[in-house]
Amino acid sequence: MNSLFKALNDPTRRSILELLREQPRTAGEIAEHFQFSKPTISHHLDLLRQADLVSSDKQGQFVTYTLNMTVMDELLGWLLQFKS
Amino acid sequence: MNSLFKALNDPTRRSILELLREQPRTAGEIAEHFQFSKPTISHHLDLLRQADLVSSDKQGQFVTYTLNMTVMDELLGWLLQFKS
DNA sequence: TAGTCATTTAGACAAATATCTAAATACCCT
DNA sequence: AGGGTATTTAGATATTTGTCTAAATGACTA
Repeated sequence: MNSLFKALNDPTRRSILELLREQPRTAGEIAEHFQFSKPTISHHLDLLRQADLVSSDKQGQFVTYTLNMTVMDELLGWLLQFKS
Repeated sequence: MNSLFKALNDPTRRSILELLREQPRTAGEIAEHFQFSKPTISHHLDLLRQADLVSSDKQGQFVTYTLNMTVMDELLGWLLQFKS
């Protein structure tokens, strides 16, 4: 739960999740959408992976990142505890 | 949205929310549940208030904190955007 | 009015975080 | 093998964060 909230506590990382909502993308494609350096984006992707919010798959030189919804469901459960 | 995720990104603050889920409590009652100093808890309560996750009401010397669900609903909406 | 209690404010400090540049790694192609 | 491309790792730095103690504020009570 800690790594999840930590990962979500950054606007760039939340934007990345919204990008991946549409479709999987490579690290480079993701980086193109932001003004930060590639190492910075790589670091954000690492935190998202640590939180299990995304998974990564290496194909040749490219690394494709995919949104992983299962952890979001956990957050949803935590939230719903307040709705009663 | 920033202040919301920021507020949620701390286990103590999330515990405070869970405490308040049961019933409103004064700052002192909340502080009793933790090992941190009262100023530290006061600071956490301040961040929760900034995120509009709680509201505070001063009655005499006591300040009662109450959970505020409306912002949680906003988070819920953000989450549900991924479920489709 | 003085003393006490509840809470917050102020200021300090160590740890965590977001960012960068430079370098390393890994893969592809000729 | 060598050069180019994609990505990550390493290391540095400024900012933010969580915590503390000491002091201030505000309210009750004798």
